[in-house]
Amino acid sequence: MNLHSPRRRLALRSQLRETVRATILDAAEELIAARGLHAAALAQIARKAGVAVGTLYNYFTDRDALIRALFESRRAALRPQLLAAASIGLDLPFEHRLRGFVHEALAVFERHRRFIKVAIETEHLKLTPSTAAQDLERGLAPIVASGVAERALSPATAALLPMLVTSAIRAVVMRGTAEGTAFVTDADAIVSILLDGARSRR
Amino acid sequence: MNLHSPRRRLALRSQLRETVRATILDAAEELIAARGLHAAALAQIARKAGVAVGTLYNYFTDRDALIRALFESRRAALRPQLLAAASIGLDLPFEHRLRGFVHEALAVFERHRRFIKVAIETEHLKLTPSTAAQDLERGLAPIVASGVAERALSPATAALLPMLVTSAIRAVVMRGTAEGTAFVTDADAIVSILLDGARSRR
Amino acid sequence: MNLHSPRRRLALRSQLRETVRATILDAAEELIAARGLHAAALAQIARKAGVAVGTLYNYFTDRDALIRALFESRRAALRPQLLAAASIGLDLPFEHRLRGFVHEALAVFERHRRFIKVAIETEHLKLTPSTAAQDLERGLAPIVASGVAERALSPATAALLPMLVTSAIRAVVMRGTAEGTAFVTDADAIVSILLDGARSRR
Amino acid sequence: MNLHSPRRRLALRSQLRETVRATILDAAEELIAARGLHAAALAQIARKAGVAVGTLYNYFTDRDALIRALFESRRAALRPQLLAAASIGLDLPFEHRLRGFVHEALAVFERHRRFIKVAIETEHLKLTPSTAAQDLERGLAPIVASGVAERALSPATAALLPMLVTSAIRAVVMRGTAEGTAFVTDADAIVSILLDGARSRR
DNA sequence: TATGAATGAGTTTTCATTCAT
DNA sequence: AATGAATGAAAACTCATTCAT
Repeated sequence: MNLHSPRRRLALRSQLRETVRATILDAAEELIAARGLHAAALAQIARKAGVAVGTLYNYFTDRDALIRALFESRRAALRPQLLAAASIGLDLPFEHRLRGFVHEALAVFERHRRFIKVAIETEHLKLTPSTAAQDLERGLAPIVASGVAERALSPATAALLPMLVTSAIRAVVMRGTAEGTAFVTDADAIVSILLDGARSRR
Repeated sequence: MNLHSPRRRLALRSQLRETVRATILDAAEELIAARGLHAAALAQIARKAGVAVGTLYNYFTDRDALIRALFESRRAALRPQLLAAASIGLDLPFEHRLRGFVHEALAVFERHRRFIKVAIETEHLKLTPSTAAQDLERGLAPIVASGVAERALSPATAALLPMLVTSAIRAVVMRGTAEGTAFVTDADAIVSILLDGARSRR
Repeated sequence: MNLHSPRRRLALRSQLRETVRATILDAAEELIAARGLHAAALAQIARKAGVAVGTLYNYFTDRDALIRALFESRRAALRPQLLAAASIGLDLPFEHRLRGFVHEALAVFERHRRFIKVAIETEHLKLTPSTAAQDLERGLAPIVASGVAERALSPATAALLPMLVTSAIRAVVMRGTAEGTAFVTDADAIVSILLDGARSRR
Repeated sequence: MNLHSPRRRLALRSQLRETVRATILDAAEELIAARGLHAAALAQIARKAGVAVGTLYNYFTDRDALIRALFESRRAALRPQLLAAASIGLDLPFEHRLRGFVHEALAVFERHRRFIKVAIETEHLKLTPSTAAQDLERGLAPIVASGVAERALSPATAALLPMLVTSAIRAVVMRGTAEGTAFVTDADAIVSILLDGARSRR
C-alpha cells in the first residue's frame, strides 16, 4: 500500500495525537505527584510537556477535563488488573484466593505508585462514581462469598471482612507511599490476622 | 473588685477576642465541610462569620495560618479525648481496654462529625504536624503493649495491630460520614474479628 | 450629629462607591463610543477609569454585567425624558402634541449623543427587553390615539404612524450621529410630511 | 474541443474553487445570522463548511477579509436587484415608479431574509463601503427627482423623502424579521402616507 | 480594632494565524 | 491545495493581601 495513502496519513496523525495526549497527561501526573494538585497549573503542565498552553485546549476542553482524563486514564489501567486479581485461583480454596488477591492488589498499586499520589490528591474531587476502594470491596465480595460457602467464614464476620481488608490495604499503601517502603511485605501477615485474629493461642 | 478595673477590662476584651476567633473558625469549617477547602475563600469566611475581610488579618497572619489554626483548634479538642480514651480501664485486662478505646474513639469522632469529614478530605495536605490517624496509632500503642505483656497478643501480630485498628476505625468513619449512619455500631464486631479472626471455628 | 458617627461613615462610603461606579461606567462609555464595543477591554476600561482591573470586579460581576449596567444606567436617564415628551401639551390638539413629542425626543437624544453610539454598538446584544425604539412607539400610541379621537387621523393610517415616526426619528438620529449634525433641525418638516404628505398641492 | 484540454481543466478547477468559496460564505452567514458576528469563529465556519481551518486561508487572507467578502458577495447580489427596482417603469409617472420601487425593494429583501438580518445587526461596523440603506437612498434619488420634475413633489419635501422612505423600509424589514412576518404587506399603505399624509381629509 | 474597597499577580480560557505534512 | 495540530498573544477572571478611614 502507498505509504502516503490517505488512510496511512490518518493513522499516523491519530497516533501522533495519542502520543501528545499521553505526554500531556504524564506531565500533569508528574507535577501533581511531586507537588500537589495546585502545582499543576496549565502553564506548568504545558512547559513540562513541551507544548504551548493553547495546545492543552486542543486535547481537553478545560483544566477540569484534563485532570479528570488523567485520573480516568490511570484508573482504566488499574481496574482490569484489580479485577484480574479477584480471579486468581478461582477453583482453589477461599483462603488461597484471599491471600492471592491481597498480594496481587498490593503489587498492582506498587506498580502504580505515582498514580497513588494522584489519586490521593484528587480524592476529594469525586472524579469517578466508584473509587479504587470500592473496586477492592467489589473484588472481595465473591471471594468472601466463596469463603462462606466453604463454611470457612462465619456469615456475621463475612459482612465486615471486605471493608476490613480494603481498609488494611489502604493503610499499607498510604504508609508505603509516605515512607517510600514496599507495599507487599505485610500482605500475608495482615490476612492471617484478619482470618485468625491477633490473639495469641497458647 | 471593681467591675471596671483594668484587669477586668482586659479579661473581657480577651474573652471577646476569643469569641470572634471561634466564630471565624466555625465559619471556615462549615464552608470547607460543605464545599471543600478551595471553596473557603476569605471573603466567604468573613461573610459567614459576620466580620470584614480585614478583620481576619487581625486574628490570623494569612489564609494559611487561619486554615492551620482551624485544624489545630479541632485537634486540640479531639486529642485529649482520644488520650482519655486510651486511658480507659488502665488496670483492666487488655481486651477490655481495646474495646473501650475503639468504642470511645468512634464516639469522639461521632461528636465531631463535621470536622472529621474535613480532616479526612484534607489529610494529605499535612495541615497539622500529626493526623488523627497518627493520634489513634499512638493511643493504641500502650494498649497493645499491655496486651503483649499479658501474653494475650503475639508480638508479631502486635506490631501490625495499631495500624489495622486505626484503618478499620477510619473505614467505619468514612462509611458513616458518607452514608450518614452512626459510627459506633460496628465497634465490637470489628475488635472481635481483629482479635479472634473472621474464620469460623467449628 | 458627630461627624464620625457610623451612620455618617456609611453614607460617605456609599457615596464614594457610587462615584467610583460612575467613573467606571463613564470610562467604558467613552471607549465604546470612540472605538466600539470590542475596544472596551477590561484593562482599557480600568486604565481610563484610573483603577485596577480587579476593582471592576468589585462593582460588576463580569464584563457582561458592566456593559449591561452601562446601558441600563443611560437608559434609566433617557426613559423618563422620553415619557415626559409624550406628555407635552396633553390638553392641546393632537398635531401640537405630535410635533412637541418629535421635537423633544430628538432634543433628548441630542443631549445624549454619546449614549447613541453605545446604544448602536450594543443593539445586537439585546440588553433590554424593550428598546428605545419601542419606547418611542409606546410614547406615540396615546398621541396618535388622541388624533384618531379628534378625527384628525384616519384609523387605517393611524396604525402605521407610530412606526413611521419612530423610524424617521431613528434615521435622523443616525444621520446626525454619523455626520455630526444637529438632530432637531428637520423635526417639523418630517412631521409635516407624515401628516400632509410629500405631494405638492397646486 | 478536447474535454481534457488545459483550458477546460482550468475552467473546471476555477469552478470548483468558486463552489468551495460559496460554501464557506454560506456557512459564515448561517452562523452569524444564528448567533451573531462574534460567534462565527473560524473553527466553526470551517466545520460547518466541511473544510479544514487552514483551507479558509487559501480563500481569504484573514478572518476580516472573509467577513468582508461575505458582505460584499451578498451586496453584489442585492445591488443589481435594487438598481433594477429603481428602473421599474422608467417612463411611467413618478408615483408609479415609487410604489414599484418600494414594493420590489421589500420583495428583494424578502428573498434575502437571512442576509438582511445579518446586515442590520452589523450595520454600524461599516463592513462594506456603502450600506443597504445607502443603496436604497441612492436608488430613490432619481425617482424622487422625476417626481420633482413632474411637479408632483415640492422640492423642500423631496429632499427628505429618500430618507423617510428608506427608514420606513428599514422599519418594515426589522419588524418582519423580528416577528417572522412578510415584508411587502404594508408597502402601499406606507407610500400612500408618505405621499398624501396620515391626516384624514373630510 | 474593625471595616471593606483597592490592588495586581497569577490563572484559565479563547481563537486567529501559522505551518509541517 | 487541503489538512488540522501547534502556537501564543490577548482577554477575562479570581482572590489573598494591603491599607486608608
